[in-house]
Amino acid sequence: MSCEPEIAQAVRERGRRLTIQRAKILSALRHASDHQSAEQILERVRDNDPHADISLSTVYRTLETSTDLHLTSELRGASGISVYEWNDPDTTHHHLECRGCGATEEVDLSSLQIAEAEIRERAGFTADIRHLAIPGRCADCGPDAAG
Amino acid sequence: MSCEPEIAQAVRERGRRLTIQRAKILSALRHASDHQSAEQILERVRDNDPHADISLSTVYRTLETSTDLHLTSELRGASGISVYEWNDPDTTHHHLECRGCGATEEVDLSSLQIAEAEIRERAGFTADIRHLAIPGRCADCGPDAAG
DNA sequence: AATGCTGCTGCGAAGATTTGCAGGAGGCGA
DNA sequence: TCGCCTCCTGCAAATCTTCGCAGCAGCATT
Repeated sequence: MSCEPEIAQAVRERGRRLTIQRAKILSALRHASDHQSAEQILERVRDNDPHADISLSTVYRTLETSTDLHLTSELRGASGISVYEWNDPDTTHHHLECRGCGATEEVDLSSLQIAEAEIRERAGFTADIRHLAIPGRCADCGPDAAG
Repeated sequence: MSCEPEIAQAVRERGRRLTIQRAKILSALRHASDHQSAEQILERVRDNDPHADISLSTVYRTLETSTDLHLTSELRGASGISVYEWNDPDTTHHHLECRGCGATEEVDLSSLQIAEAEIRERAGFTADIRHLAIPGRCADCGPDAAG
């Protein structure tokens, strides 16, 4: 995989060690087309390399670390299962989660950059609004009565 | 508690049954000054009424239901423990979660209403942006280098 | 290439949340 | 007020995620 040096650099640049486990986990997520659960990522690692024997704990810890490093994003949706995705630095998008049917769709929202500025100004807080899970109801389900 | 009839009405109005458990759980959360974990809510219920014998499952299920009903909000923060709070219909606020020290602060953000409109227009999705958990770094911890 | 510091991993257990099932109770209609 | 239909609850097990600890392995330095 040609992007491994890139991952290696990104990890080391930020003062963390590049271990075999991290390389494989991040590479697997990097090449996934969409968000993946911890278990799915582990499956992918094993598919890529049947010799790989990585524990699920390490997958969780790697994902936590790489999210701190802004390499990946974690989404704790309503489903109860966290999913993770690789961060494309050039693209931000947000996840709309329908409470009716559970479907998710992605959307790019320029107005959230305004919110980042507002937060910095009002609270002195540097917000990282790149991957939000936004609840609501999709067009098919229609707005609900409550609220 | 004078607000119990109000809770009762809110639950029944939305086509759900008002059970003793729901009344006690929602009343406990309603009178809490800030967000509470499921376990904390159960403790409060027991403090209010030592005879109350409610299971933790019921607390979780009640909170899920009341969140669907927009009576409460659930926040799945980075801590790994979900917290819940009563929805004041007149106030919306969002939670800023510092990745450095773990502190959370609340902020009112008018710009997110713009985002709601943008989402409706672009995706036909009715977003419910009332209680978002927004990650970032607080003023004390300062912006980090990565990203 | 060898050494040492310290972060990282695997394992197992603990903690948090969800789920299946059988029985109990809320609220509508008679 | 009585009965019935469902929804709701409690329990226990399953599932998802985190944590503590002892040993291994990056990588900076020699």
